[in-house]
Amino acid sequence: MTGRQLTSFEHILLGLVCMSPSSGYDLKRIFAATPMGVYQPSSGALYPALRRLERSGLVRAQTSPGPAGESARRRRVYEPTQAGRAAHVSWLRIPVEPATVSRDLGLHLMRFVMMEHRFPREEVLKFLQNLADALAAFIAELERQRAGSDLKARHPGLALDHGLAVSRASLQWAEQTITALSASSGTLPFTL
Amino acid sequence: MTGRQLTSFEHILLGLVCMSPSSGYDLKRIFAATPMGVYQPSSGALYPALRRLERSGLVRAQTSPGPAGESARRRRVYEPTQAGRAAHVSWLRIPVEPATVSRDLGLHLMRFVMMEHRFPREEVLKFLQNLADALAAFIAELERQRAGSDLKARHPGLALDHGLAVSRASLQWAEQTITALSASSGTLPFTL
DNA sequence: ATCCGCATGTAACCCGTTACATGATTCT
DNA sequence: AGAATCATGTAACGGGTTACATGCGGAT
Repeated sequence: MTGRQLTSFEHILLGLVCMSPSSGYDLKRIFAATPMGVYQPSSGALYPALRRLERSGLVRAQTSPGPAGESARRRRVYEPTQAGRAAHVSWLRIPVEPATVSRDLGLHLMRFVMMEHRFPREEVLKFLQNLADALAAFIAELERQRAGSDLKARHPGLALDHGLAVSRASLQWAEQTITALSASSGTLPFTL
Repeated sequence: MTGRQLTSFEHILLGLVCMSPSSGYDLKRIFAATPMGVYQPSSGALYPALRRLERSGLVRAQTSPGPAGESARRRRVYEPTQAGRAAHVSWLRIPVEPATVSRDLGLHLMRFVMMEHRFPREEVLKFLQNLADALAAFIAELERQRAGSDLKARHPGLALDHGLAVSRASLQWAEQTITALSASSGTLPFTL
């Protein structure tokens, strides 16, 4: 169908376009303004990636229906196709792998954000539980490594402690968020 | 002199070679075995990188002085040159940038590990304080963003809370490590 | 009239991944 | 002898960074 599988960057772009149709420049500003501004995509990465998504049939572009009362400035506004929305939802549903949960934490957080208003609360909670389980497994693995390490050098052990500390913080966040979302009035407003 | 500046990967390889002369295969095993095994360099990345370091005059290779009583197997054992050691120490001394501290945390941790037995305790403590300050600034920036965010959507705010939680854990680790290293008998054995 | 911001794009370069190739040595 | 491991390397491919190019629109 769509050919090869997408890169993380392409998945994120597709997700942003699914959240609201945007031009390349819009996406640039989104990256600059939002908390994920740690990564600033260059033009040489952004525009070719959008073209790839277009060639794959996941997004389509409409030329220059300006943002508001703007006159016809040359801009390509991308919006998802049916296949694009399907691919995006499939990406959101990919389970969290314990082996790579640490490396991909940023990706998972981004997926969590994009699940809002698209997935029912139940499925979001399932995702968070999956994330929490993967983090717990990763933490157990780190603890196993710390136990079996020689104490000749201190710094490696201390660095391992750092990994443990931040992983435990992530796990705690996941558990707290599960509680918070469970308690919130989602589909049951004012049911006591 | 050495030409262009090194990539992070090359700096790490150089640091490992500075810690103990190693062949490419040795380095592969180090990546596989140690806690930094989250990243597994491929042959196509590892060997060219070592060649680049060699061409830059930062490391030199000796052919096949086997690890112990091994017979002459074809292996290229790399060791740092004077310029290599200097470049490595310069890399260890690069200050922590608050703007990129989150993205580069892994690098900083690796630098911390490689400082052991090379830097006096005083300088390690200075590095950790620099790291803590940068983390504090980053946390303040996140808090500022959270305060100025609209509450229409919950998930972005929750994702921001995750960033705050892990950053605070990092900061706490840095402070605790400062305390632990300060209290330890470093250059003053049995003074009291 | 000019400069700045909007908006998209291209080309050279570098580097990592994947996959394959090669040969020597040790194990069974 | 054959298989697995040690050990190094290369080629195709993809994609990101940097830097440059281009043109339009609004502001001074």
